[in-house]
Amino acid sequence: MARPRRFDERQVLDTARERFWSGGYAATRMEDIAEATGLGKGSLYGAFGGKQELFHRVFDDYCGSVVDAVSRQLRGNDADAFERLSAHVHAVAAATAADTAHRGCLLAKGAAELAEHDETVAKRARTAIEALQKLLEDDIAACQRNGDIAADADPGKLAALVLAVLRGIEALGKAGASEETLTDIARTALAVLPRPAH
Amino acid sequence: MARPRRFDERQVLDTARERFWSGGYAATRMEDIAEATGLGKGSLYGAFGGKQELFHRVFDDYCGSVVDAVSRQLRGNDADAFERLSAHVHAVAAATAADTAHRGCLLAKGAAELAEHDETVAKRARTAIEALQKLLEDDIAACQRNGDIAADADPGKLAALVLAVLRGIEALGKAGASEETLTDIARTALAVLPRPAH
DNA sequence: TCAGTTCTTGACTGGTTCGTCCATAACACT
DNA sequence: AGTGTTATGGACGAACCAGTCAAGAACTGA
Repeated sequence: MARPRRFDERQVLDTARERFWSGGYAATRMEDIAEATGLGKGSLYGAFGGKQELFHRVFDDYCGSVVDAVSRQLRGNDADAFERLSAHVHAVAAATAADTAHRGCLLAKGAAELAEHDETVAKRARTAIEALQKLLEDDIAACQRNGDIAADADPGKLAALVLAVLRGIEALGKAGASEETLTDIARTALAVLPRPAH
Repeated sequence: MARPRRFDERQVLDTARERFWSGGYAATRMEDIAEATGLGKGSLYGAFGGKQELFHRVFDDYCGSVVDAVSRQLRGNDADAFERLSAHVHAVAAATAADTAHRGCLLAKGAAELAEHDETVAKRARTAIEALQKLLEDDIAACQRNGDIAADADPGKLAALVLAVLRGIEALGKAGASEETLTDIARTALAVLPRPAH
C-alpha cells in the first residue's frame, strides 16, 4: 500500500558499522554514512531515528555477531574442547595482528568511548562479555571432562583469565604490539593453563 | 620584562587530562577546558597551540606518569620481586574495580579512539607499552633469580602474558565486570605462573 | 615613571553537523 | 486510473565549535 524501501537495512547497518568502527562515534558524521550508503539523510533518519539510535543498533548487532562467532568456534564435543580453545585463542591473536589499521574490536572501542556516559552501550557490552565468559567456561569444563585441564581448577576463574588475556591481546594489538608478541602471548597463555597431574 | 602567566601549566594539563579522560578527545570542547581552568581561550591557544597539541601533551604526560608509577611499584631487590609483582597485579585489579565511572585508563582510551588516525598517539602508546613490558620482564627475571618463578621460562614471554592480563583486566572493568571477577583474574593469573620444580 | 614585552579576555569568524521539513516519487489496493 | 500511504533526497535551520584577533592589563628593567 505504501512506497517500499529501496535500500537493504542490513546493508546500511553494515556500512554504518564500518564507519563507526573506523572513526569512532563522535568523529563519524551522519552525512558520511548517508554518502557511503547512497541514502539521503531523510531516509536515514526516517529508518533509524538518529545518530545515537543508529549506533545502538550497530553496536547491538556487532555484539551479537561476536558472541555468535565465538559460540561457533567453541561449541562441540568434549574430545576436541582443548583444540577448539587453542584454535580460538590463536585466532584472536592472528586476527588482531592482521588488523594493521589497529581498529581493534568495536565492542572494546565503543565501550571505551561511550560506556561511561551511555548506559545502553554499557549494558550491552556487559552482557556480551558475560556471554563470552560463559562460552569459555563451558569449553574449559569440557576440557576438564576430557582430562585436558586439571579437574580441581575452577573453570569459571580460568575462563575469566582467558577472557582477560584475549581482551588484553586486543588492547596490545591496538597499541602496536608485533604479531610475534601476540602469538607468543597466545601460546604462553595456553601453556600455563593447569594440566592434570598424571 | 613581560607580563607573567597567571596560571600553572601543570594544573591546566591536569584539568585537561580530566576532561579528555572522561569525555574522550572528540567529545571534549576546548571551551570546556577553558571554563574548567578559568582561562580564556586565547591563553589556552597561546600556551598550548591547539586541541590536538594539547591532547598530545596530556597523553604524553599521562603515559610517562603511568610508566613511572609502575616503575616505582616494580623496582627493588630480588627477594621481594614476586611480592611486588603480586601487589602490582592486585593493585591494577583493585584500581579498575574502584573506577566505578568505568573511564578505564587514558592510555587505552586514547589509543582506542585515536591510534588509528594519529601516528603521534600511536607511537607514544607503543613506547609506553614497551616500557611497561620491560619493567615486568625485569621483575620476572628477578623472581627467577630468587627462585620464585621457573628458571627455564622465558621472562619476556611471561611479561607479555602478564601485560596482556593487566590490559585485559582494564578492558573487562570498562565493560562492567565485578570486583570479584577482576580480583579472581589477578589471583588466577599469579597462580598459573610457572613455579620452579623442587 | 615609562617603554617594551608578553599575557588575558571574550567577542567574532568560518566552517561544520545534527536533525527537520517538504515537495515529489513509488507502490498497493480498489 | 485514482487514492492513500510511506520512502526519498536535498535544501534549510539552528546550534556548536576550533581557532583568531584586537584592545587592554600586568609586569620588568631602565
